[in-house]
Amino acid sequence: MSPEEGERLLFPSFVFPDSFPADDAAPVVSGEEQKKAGRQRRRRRARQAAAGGEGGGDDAAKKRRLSDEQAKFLEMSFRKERKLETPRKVQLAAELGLDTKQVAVWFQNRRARYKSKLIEEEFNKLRAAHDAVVVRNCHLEAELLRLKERLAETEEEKNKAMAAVATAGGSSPSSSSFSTVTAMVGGQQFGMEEAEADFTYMSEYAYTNYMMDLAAAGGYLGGAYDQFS
DNA sequence: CCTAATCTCATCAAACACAGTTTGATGAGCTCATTAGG
Repeated sequence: MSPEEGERLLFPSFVFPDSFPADDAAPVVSGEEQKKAGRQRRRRRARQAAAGGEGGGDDAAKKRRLSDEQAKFLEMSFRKERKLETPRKVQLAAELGLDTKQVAVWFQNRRARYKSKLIEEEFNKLRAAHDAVVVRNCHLEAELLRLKERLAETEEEKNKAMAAVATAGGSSPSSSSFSTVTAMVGGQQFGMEEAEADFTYMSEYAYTNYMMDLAAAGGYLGGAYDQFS
């Protein structure tokens, strides 16, 4: 679309909608409806005039359909140039044996229909993009839910572990069947091997480090989330 | 400025092919369309 064309599009009649306040007594009819009714009246009058006039107007009123050749030629011209300069229009009309008016009308209609097709395509693209975003949003929400569940599980295991440490006290079960405390987040595993999981022998320093790892694992949730955005 | 030519937009109706779509044609434009030339 050329800049002038785009600019002209900014000036359809709806830019300045009817601003006259409706008469209180009159039924409330929108400006758009009034316009439409006016058009229909005019058309009816025109039709009646045509029908009531001399009978000789029949053939002239008949719609002349363009031949395939003519349509093809016009189509080719349209691909080259969306608008015709007057000399080109006259030339084209002469070549095709048509009125210049017919050529002009054909181009006007072609432009209008081309534009509405473009709008429709644009609409379909936007709708597809919108649908894709909705689907992705669903996936992200599901993923977020999973991550939250995993975090809750990890928290629970952490609490169990701490409780176990507290109850174990001084007595040292020599062979602990203590379950491994792990957190799988973002494909990384945080935790300790089964053999290392005996908290009885874990120094306070090691324990603190372990807890910090777990906390970091929680912090990684953000990173795991990011990969979907 | 004035005017003629031209544009977009909405709409109609014939044509085509069998109910709905395509397409040629028309009229309005409302703080009365815009643009270009005289």
